[in-house]
Amino acid sequence: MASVLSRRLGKRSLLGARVLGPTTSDGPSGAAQPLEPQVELLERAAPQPFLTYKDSSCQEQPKEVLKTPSISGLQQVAFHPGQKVYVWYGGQECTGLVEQHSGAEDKVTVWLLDQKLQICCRTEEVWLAELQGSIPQALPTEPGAQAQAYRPVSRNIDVPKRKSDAVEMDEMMAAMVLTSLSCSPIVQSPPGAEANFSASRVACDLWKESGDVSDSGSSTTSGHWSGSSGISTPSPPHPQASPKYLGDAFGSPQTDNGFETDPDPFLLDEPAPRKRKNSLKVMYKCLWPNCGKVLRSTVGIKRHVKALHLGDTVDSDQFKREEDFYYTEVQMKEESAAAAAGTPTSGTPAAESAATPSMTSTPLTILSPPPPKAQSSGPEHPGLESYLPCDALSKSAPGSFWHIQADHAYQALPSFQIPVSPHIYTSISWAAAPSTASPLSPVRSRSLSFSEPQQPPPAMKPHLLVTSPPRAQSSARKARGEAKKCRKVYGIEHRDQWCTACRWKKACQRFLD
DNA sequence: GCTGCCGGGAG
DNA sequence: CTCCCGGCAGC
Repeated sequence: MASVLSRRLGKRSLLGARVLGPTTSDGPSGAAQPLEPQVELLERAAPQPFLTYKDSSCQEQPKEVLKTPSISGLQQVAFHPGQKVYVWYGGQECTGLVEQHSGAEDKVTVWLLDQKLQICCRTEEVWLAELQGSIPQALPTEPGAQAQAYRPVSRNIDVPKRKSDAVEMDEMMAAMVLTSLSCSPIVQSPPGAEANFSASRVACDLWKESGDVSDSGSSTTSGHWSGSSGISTPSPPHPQASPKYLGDAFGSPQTDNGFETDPDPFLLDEPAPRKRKNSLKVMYKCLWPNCGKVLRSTVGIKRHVKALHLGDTVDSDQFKREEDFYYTEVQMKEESAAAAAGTPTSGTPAAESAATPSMTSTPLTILSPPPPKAQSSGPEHPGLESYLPCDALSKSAPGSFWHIQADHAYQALPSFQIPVSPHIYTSISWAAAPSTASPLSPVRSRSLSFSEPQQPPPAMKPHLLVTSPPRAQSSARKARGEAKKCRKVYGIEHRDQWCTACRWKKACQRFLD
């Protein structure tokens, strides 16, 4: 008993440990991972909290946050009167001329051309116009509109000062935050869900890996995980939550087709969402040869690809995913986008045009939100392969697992280990014993049973023997069971392995007839 | 004789 | 209750 308990506890704790362990380090697939370092970075790189900008004479903080880092060194040195610079003022980036640069106070007086104003700000809040070009992703070619496009975004996000070595983390972080904050409405819910799902997936993977599954009880972990653990327990991970999203999110990473790798595009995309806020509109361009159709929504573009190029094969798994690879995210100015929207086609409500992307055309598809329920297929899609089996596992394996445990609860079985699929075991033992050995050779069956001692799953009836229903015997005595009983299985020598009933000469509880 | 297990007794 | 065992009956 105690041993059983301890075994159980052991399993549980072990499982918990495994689930938890990777959770923190591995994180919900990249969600947590960047977070931790991020915090560090924040503390290290920005010793002064972001709030401190309040005491700044001007209110141009955000940009500083974004820009300064990479070039602060440069610009801190040189601000000459008359120099053209950009500052963040009144919610937008403004062009201005340097009036005066007080190196001692680290202040720069700037004459704003647009506002006809003179303002004073800290040097790191001002950046040289020439430098704009040198800042790859963040810097708009056209200061005005595009700067606006992303600055407001950055405003909402605490993007820490960048250190060269921190760029990766930053981008990851920023990408994630941005995904959740801005972008198309469809994308908005997912991030949370995604985190959860990936989390659950991790959990599942872990389970798979360990070949063991805990019962729901063990799944009480931290808040973040509780959701996923809820999911990952017997019940399937709510596929309906956002099926397609799942498909996309999980699908890509594990594609072995060598298509796209999820995380990378995600990172690469980072700069894009930042700028997209106002004047830039994200469109999706069909990459199919000679097509170049541009649609406004992923749904649209997917539908387009599917319908026109892939042939709408009733969202077969394959196509369902392929379509993702036939379009790309494109950013264009609002106006052109709007103009483009004027020419709808092929039933898609979205806009279509050969609009000229004014900005980046991200090489890979962005993590695109699933088209609404329409595609019921979401859940069954490839991306879900991973968690489906996992789910299956969590359902079947644990089920039998506990079942067995329950039935063996009263026994002390030294090396109690349930293989991933007890059924294999059991079917073997069941098949072997009754069919091969003559029922009268206890020795043989015994040795056999010892090789794989405790596996006969109680609930499983021996399929080889069909017992005719016992005719009502004179006495109510139960017809003799045909199945193996503990005594037969374990032998008298190992009576301690019998089920209690057997030990007490009662009807066997383990091998029910 | 071996086995499964009912019925009953002891603690 | 749990644990044990006498004893019956099927094989």
